[in-house]
Amino acid sequence: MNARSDSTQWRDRLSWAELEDQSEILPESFYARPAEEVARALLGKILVHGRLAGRIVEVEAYLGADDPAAHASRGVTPRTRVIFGPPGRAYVFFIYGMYDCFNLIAEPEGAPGCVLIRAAEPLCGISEMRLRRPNARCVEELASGPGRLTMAFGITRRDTGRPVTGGDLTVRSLSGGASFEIETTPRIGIRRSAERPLRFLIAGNRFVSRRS
DNA sequence: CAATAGATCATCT
DNA sequence: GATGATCTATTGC
Repeated sequence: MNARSDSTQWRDRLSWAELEDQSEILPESFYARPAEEVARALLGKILVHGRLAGRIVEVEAYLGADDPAAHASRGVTPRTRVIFGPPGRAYVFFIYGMYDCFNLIAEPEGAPGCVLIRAAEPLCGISEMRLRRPNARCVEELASGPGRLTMAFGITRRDTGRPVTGGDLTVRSLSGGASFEIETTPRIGIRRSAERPLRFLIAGNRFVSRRS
């Protein structure tokens, strides 16, 4: 029986009760440091929206004025205002006329910086994610990419500005996670500053996005 | 399997 | 008026 026809692959990896019991919401102070540091620290953490949960396996850091690839590099605009605001908030932007991309604000209030969440390993609520991602042919395809992830988790531009330190949308640390190595590469799909090593992923993980 | 075109719109020039 | 932190279907080898 191959992976595609094996229905057991669609089963949740973790029960909601177990997640509630063994995880803690990351506080605002977790995000109030350099974006690059926050990006690395977010790997292995759990993104939770409603009853959906997934382990973050791939991220990218976007900085400020000295990072032309970052939206915040040109200063405060209506769109980028939130990036200069308090840490631990969501920044969701719309791109290519079709997709939303989910970021977490880093750095203390007043300083720009954020982390793009590029991929997650689904843990809870997989059947609901599947409904939101009818094109996914296996669990690995549910949230392996920035656009895929927001579709699977039901995150939209309307979530911009929302704190992830409480309520419906949170990021948590789960106790007892296996250790892993962090792989560093250039960021994907950008033109300016394309060479900077600001993409971080869990080495060897099957749930990271494809292309480079 | 790899390459590429098309979809489609908010944001900034 | 051009561009872009993407995904998918289709084409071609």
